[in-house]
Amino acid sequence: MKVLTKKTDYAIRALLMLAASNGRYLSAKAISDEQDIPYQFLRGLLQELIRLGHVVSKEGARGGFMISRDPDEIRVKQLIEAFQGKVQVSECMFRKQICANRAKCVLRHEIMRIEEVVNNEFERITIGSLLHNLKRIQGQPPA
Amino acid sequence: MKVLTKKTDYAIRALLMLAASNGRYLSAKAISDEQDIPYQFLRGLLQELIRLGHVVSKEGARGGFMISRDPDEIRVKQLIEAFQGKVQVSECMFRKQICANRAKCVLRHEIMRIEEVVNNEFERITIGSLLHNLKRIQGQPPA
DNA sequence: TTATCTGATATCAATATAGTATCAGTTTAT
DNA sequence: ATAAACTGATACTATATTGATATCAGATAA
Repeated sequence: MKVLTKKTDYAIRALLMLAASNGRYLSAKAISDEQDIPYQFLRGLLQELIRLGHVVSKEGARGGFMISRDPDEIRVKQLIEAFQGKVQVSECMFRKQICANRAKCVLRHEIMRIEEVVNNEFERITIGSLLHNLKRIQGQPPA
Repeated sequence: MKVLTKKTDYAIRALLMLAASNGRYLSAKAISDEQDIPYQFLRGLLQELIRLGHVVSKEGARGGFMISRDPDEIRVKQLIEAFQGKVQVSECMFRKQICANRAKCVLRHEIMRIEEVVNNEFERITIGSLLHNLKRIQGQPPA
């Protein structure tokens, strides 16, 4: 079970960098170089972030991307759901009728609880809170 | 993010059925029919459960599979790890050096906490505990 | 008027997941 | 002894997801 795909991971790192660049446009190239994210992959990702309303862009030379939303209101949960879909038990759970199978139903009950905890945690974590932590450790030697 | 793949789901259901059949061998066919699991897929799965030591088999007519371990000691966490790999942040986390990237490191810290919670929960849930719940609700109308 | 950018697509490769098919060999029951 | 009911072991296929690359058009700044 992989909690974050590379895409989500890239998105978080790109947003953190954008959130930290107060008011300046950053080019995809700059983000790609700094965060070591494949350039064309990042381009597509940034387009998605625009569609999600987290980012705006400016075309042409000296153009680039800027964060367009309070970092405290960009939740990791939103990003996971956008790029990986909702946290769910197993794919059929919400399509087939619930409890078609007794055993599955028993398991479901337990897992729903775990899902809720995970969702609450990811809802709590925002780009803003991550940035805060990042600034807090800045200046310390790498672990 | 999908918590359980079909394979893990099938494994849990098959083991629950085996755990409930005190001392009798159940054929792959019987399990397949009852739990609605594709027959050949289940065959392979049962072989894996043998290799994992959860199940033993008997060949020939009237043969089949029997659980070979106390259901309370078969943890859902084990099954998830066997069929889906360890719960992890992102695939590179434990391969590349930790904190090669500051931002990732900040995120990692948060996610490690979540992972721990999830792991503890899945460690707590066993085939035995699920079976117990299953028996408790048996007789009640389907939800 | 060229270099530096984004917008929009199209394509591709690798991997994981889910499912199917087949043949050999074992055991039970008749 | 032999047919039916089983498992052991593989090989194969289909599909979806993930990750990555390439290309062309158009906007903007110096």
